[in-house]
Amino acid sequence: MPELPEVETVRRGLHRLIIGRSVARVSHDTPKSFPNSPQDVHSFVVGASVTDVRRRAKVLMIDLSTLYTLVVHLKMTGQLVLVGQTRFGAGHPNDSLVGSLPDKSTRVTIDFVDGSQLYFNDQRKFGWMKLMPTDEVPHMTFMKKVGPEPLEADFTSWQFAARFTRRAKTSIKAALLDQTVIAGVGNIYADESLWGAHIHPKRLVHTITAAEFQHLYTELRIVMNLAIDKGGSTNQNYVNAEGKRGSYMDFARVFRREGLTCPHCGAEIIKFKAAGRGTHICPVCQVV
DNA sequence: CACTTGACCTGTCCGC
DNA sequence: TGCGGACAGGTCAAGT
Repeated sequence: MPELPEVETVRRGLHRLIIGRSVARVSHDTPKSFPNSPQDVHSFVVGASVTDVRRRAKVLMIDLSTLYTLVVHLKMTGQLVLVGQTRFGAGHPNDSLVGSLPDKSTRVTIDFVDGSQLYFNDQRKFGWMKLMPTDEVPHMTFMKKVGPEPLEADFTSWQFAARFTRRAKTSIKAALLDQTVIAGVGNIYADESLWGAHIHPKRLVHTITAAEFQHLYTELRIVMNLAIDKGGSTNQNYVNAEGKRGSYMDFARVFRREGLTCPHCGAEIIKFKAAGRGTHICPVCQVV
């Protein structure tokens, strides 16, 4: 569920909260969630301080002063939550979605010297946190294959359309979800942007016109920028670095709104399966 | 190579 | 109340 806007929201929170903090101790459970050896953790994490928090696509990178990086993918149910002096510093306590930590979903706990803790929680264990030298991160298979960042200032609608030519015979929704085409798009913002561009998700890529690609490019950027502004979408259990919900779902036009009316034409929103995912459209505004 | 499907997990919800 | 099954969705391996 965490897509580009949610991961970016976590990045901004962590960037504000943990840079400069020094690691006192690390504990973790399964190799699946954290595959590195205790020796590596002791050598390159304990005693290190956080120097930067970066994002590429849906992947977070916590850079350490040892020139090692904790690379994190939240997949569907991952959370990175800091508990410490600043946790209740802002916002309303009712915004919080997490109880006391650690809990049964906690996979990794990083204790900082100042007494705060960073928890990596992941109910379904699809996510992971990996330690590797910072200069090796760009050489990960994922990093080499992933497409361009859709919100970068120099990313044009021409480049956007050109990325899809390789996937001419698949559906536009499957292509949007393909991380090697465009980085960071997931199920929520695929549905929202396709609604905004009046494109049916099952349309084949080669039938999409240049004007429609232009429209989709614009809608995708509008929707993702709005979602970042709203702190992301909390559909199930996404929370930011302070354990708080995002509010984009209050602004969603079709996602998870089956049976409600289309904000554009008033028709009833329907749900079906496309590209293997639950898919929401207005059957009047979006036709095959 | 392009494309689709199933596997990875756990919790929740729905019908019986 | 319990119980089985569908569903949630990001990515990769394995299939056609």
